Amino acid sequence: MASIKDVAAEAGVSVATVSRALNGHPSVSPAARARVLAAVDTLGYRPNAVARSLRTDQTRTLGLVISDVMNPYFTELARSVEEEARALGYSVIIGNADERPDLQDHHVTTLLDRRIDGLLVSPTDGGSPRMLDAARAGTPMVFVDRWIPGVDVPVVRSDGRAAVRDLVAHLHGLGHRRLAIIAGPAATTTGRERVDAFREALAAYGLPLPDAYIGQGDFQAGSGRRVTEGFLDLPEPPEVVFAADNLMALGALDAVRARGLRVPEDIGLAAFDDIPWFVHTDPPVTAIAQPTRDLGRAAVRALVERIAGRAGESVALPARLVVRRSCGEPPPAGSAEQPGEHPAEHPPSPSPVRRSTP
Amino acid sequence: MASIKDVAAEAGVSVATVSRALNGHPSVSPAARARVLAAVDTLGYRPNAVARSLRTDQTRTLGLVISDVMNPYFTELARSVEEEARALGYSVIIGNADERPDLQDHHVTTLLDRRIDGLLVSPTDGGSPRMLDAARAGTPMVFVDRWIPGVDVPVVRSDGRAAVRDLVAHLHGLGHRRLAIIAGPAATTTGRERVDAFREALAAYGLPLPDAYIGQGDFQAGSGRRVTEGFLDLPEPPEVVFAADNLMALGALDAVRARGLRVPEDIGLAAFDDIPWFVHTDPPVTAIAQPTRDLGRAAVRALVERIAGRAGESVALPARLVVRRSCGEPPPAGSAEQPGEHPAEHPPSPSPVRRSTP
DNA sequence: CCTCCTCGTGGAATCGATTACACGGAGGAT
DNA sequence: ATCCTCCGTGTAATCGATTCCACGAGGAGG
Repeated sequence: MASIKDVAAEAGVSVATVSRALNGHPSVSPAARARVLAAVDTLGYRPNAVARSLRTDQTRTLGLVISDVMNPYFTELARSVEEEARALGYSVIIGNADERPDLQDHHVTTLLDRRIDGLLVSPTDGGSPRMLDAARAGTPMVFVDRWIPGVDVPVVRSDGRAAVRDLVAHLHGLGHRRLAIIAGPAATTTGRERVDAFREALAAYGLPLPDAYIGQGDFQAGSGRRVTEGFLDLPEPPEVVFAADNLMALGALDAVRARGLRVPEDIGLAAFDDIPWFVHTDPPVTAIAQPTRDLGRAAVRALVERIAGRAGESVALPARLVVRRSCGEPPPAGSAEQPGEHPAEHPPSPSPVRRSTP
Repeated sequence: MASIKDVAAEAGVSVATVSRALNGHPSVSPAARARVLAAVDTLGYRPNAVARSLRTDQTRTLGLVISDVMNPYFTELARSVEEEARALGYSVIIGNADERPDLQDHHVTTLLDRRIDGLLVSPTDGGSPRMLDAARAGTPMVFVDRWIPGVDVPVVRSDGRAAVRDLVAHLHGLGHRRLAIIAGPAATTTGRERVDAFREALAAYGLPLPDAYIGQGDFQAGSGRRVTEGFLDLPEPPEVVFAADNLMALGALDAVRARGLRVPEDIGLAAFDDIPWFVHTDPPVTAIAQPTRDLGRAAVRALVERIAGRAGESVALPARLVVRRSCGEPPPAGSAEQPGEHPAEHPPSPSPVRRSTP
């Protein structure tokens, strides 16, 4: 592979001139520039990014460590991150942690070894020493979706509180009173927050959230299945199960179906994270949709700010409820909502979206 | 960030000794090694992969350019590729081409600029000049899923011919005669091959594949929708639509539902590529499953062989039919299959898998 | 006791770029 | 005519590793 020396020789100039010509430096004569460009063309020369990175101490690469690639939410996030990064002249290296702290650590380490310019992380746990060290040492870093309390790093996430309130209002309006949740791992902020939001929303309606109705999941389909089986075995099973992510909802659907039961007739189902497939499941699943694209974009922008040495602000974008059929038939469109159904303290957020088929 | 010089100073040895100690070179005294290790520890030193790559001319990184990250088939492929690569001591940089040749070219270029050790590509088209040049120039390269005829590069893919025959047998057995296909882009091998296999299988039953029953898609949901609408507008619409990938099947489902029609009562649907969600759609979708994990593994192994300077063999693993309900109710398990249903020339391959819920 | 290996170590070249600094020549000002 | 400035260019240092080569010390063999 041709190097800058070969180009210099071919063009009959020094390597310095080649470098300057290629980087748009002003003081290069038009003649020299033309000869360099010609030489580049005949040799098919492409600058060696490795050498350049060594010298300039920047790789124009961002690292993204996500919790689980097989989760459509995260793949959409990854996609939008890559898109925005590309627009800003960066490449992205994705590391998939598969919800495993050891894998997360592995990726953070290799990414740091590669001297990426900045790191986007959706932490699976409290954070490995290596990650915390990097954050303290000043490596530009931004948390996406999930974060680690007490670490001074901007957080880009979506706020689901209002949407969860809307969901509970919706369920309550449908007459459901025994509501259960499949929680995410307590080590993650999203795992905890969604339970808290749910409990809070229930409290507003005077509904309890007994421990038996809090199932411990790990954001994977298998745990959704197991927890749901547990719920169904209860003497008094819940009327609706709210899964804290889409994969666990899928598992719940499995479990219900395996018992020969039907959604929503026998038990209702709702999920955090909306994904295209939820429109086509049997039945279509009521879900809380995050503004994934915007999240990815905002995260990259915040990170690039940090790389430039500026602050980089935390962002929390609101999620919104998308009502489908998995919790029971919603009242036909146009029919009046029963007044008094919502407690005065918590008026529903403006117009939860109502979608059927796209 | 501490460099090898800092470690050398701290340990009171030369950089050469540090390098040797860290790379397990035999001729380093135990005492020196211990001092180096201690210095590494106190400084939190990690070797700079960029500098190392420049010197050794290898990055221990593989590039993977896939056609579309949002397609679950490709994300599973990416995952298994990363897994196998990690086991072999490589990192993977994923580039998402989004079925766009220009994006594919962009990623191939940046990957090559980064001097990755090898490239895994699932080409969206006939191949950009840059990619073909790289292949000719001897960059270790392997095609996955799709390939480019006439280029001397190993291909790792799955062979769907037998499964497509099984599918047609299944449809024919259900009494369907008017079968249509939503094809992938003609620029891709998978786009062409699946149509050919389908046509061939139909021919074995004396069934035609009129041009009106071949819809041109692009492996994205939108095209599946459009093509299906076209089919439904036909004076004599097909009884079953076979989508050449899972996204187009999703689009077809949309289109059918938008007309207020039902699957399989009004029209049947089958898809190439099986994905977890097909179990949960309404109805569950009959699909042809590829051994995605094995494909990813085989591809990485072939590529690593090439990097080592060896041949690296092409692989074609068989896909298999998974029957669900989207083409009509399969005969109840245990009931005799109607003899004479299958033409003698093409006995069905051994036992297509029959699955309901996992 | 001298010579020759072997072993551990350090010095320095090297990979391919960027960039500070020096230098020569042209042109303008005095 | 002389001097200064500015422009285009080249030389060489540098980034952080790896690795060839040389060197000194110590041990073995004659």
